[in-house]
Amino acid sequence: MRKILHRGNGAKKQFDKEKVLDKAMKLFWKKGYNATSMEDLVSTLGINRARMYNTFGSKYDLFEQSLDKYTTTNAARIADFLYYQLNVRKGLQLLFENLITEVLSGGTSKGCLMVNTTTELANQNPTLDERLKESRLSLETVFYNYLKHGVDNGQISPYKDIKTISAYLFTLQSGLHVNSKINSSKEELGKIVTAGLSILD
Amino acid sequence: MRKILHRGNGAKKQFDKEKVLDKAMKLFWKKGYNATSMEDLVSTLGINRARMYNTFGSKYDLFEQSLDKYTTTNAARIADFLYYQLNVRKGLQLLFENLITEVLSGGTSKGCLMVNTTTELANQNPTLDERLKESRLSLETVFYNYLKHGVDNGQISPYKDIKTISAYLFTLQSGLHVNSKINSSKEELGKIVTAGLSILD
DNA sequence: GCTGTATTAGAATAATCGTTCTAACATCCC
DNA sequence: GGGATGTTAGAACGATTATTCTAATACAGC
Repeated sequence: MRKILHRGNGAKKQFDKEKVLDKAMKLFWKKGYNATSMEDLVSTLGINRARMYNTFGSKYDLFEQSLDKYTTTNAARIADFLYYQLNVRKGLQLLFENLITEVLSGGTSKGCLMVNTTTELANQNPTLDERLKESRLSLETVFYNYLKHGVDNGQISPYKDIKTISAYLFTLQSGLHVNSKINSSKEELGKIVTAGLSILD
Repeated sequence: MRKILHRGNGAKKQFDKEKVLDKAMKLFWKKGYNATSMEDLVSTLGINRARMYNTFGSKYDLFEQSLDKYTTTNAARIADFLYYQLNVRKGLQLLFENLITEVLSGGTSKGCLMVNTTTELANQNPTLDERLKESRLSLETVFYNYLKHGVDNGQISPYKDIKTISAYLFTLQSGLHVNSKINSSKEELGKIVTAGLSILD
């Protein structure tokens, strides 16, 4: 019996593509697209230069794949977290507080790769713009579904415009990520979250 | 009688430094620090390369001066605008709506130079971090004074924590600037503003 | 017209950029 | 061992980067 066959029958390491992509993502996240050089990537990813180009294409291609991984993982994780939070207001409060804690851990904040990418690269490449827009909508939808759930079980007033509120929550989240880079007080940021979520009352 | 003397008595054009700095600011604002090359600057500023270095120092020096000009002008303009808005809620609503209109005019949004700089360059250079923090505090103070004015004349409840609200307004503003780059619907952004300002009620 | 300064266009420099190429080595299946 | 593929380190490439330098020109006051 062959093992996997039809391609690659004489290989060595067969490195873990996902792990490497993860490292790339974290580097782009930390430094931004333009400030990350191929030299940086080569020395960080742990694979050879040629391997990088063969596997991921150009620097920009690698960046797009990193961004995809980030946005997909991110939206899924948020949806997952909220799924287990039965109280909508508390759930959102916890979500944003966790976001702050995470982003502040490890000394300095990297913010959010999607926010960073938006401010650095939006309106330059239609394909990327489309991706960013989709990511935004996908996150807004997560918020919307959660709010809808809150309306359905009476936790949120049915008179609230939850479509707008979900867009607002995305905006608030973006602002918090920016703010976390120049305001490292967890307490202050926490108060901002509480204030920002009071629109649900 | 000499004219200005003690330096430069045999000159030609004596170019307008402020105008040139303004052009540099706009270019950095549009493209970001790393993506703006000296070549770009030379062809945009309308002055010679050597002149640029003599007058402003390095590329980074020029950037810092551009950022200073931006933040100073920005805070002053906002304070000035609010000064004439007697109704606090309406004043803030108008301020944010104007911000959106401005930022969306001219096709694609440049966002906010301070927000863009924060996501691109924060936590890399202590001096710059200090500047960014100061700019944030200066803007928050503008909001605070305006809110205080609202509390004093009974437009805002004295039970509101206006210190936190001013930090929140800064966060909201940052988020709107990010959002404006990937959501060009003036209507949607306007609704977000209305929702975001409802915390004042 | 001379002197001193402001200003210019553009060459020169050294470093770094993203990308491709080369040559060697490792590992698997036959 | 032979052959194919995966992987490597690092040289090589041409383009671009930020910065400095050179040589020439423009104009003010004397």
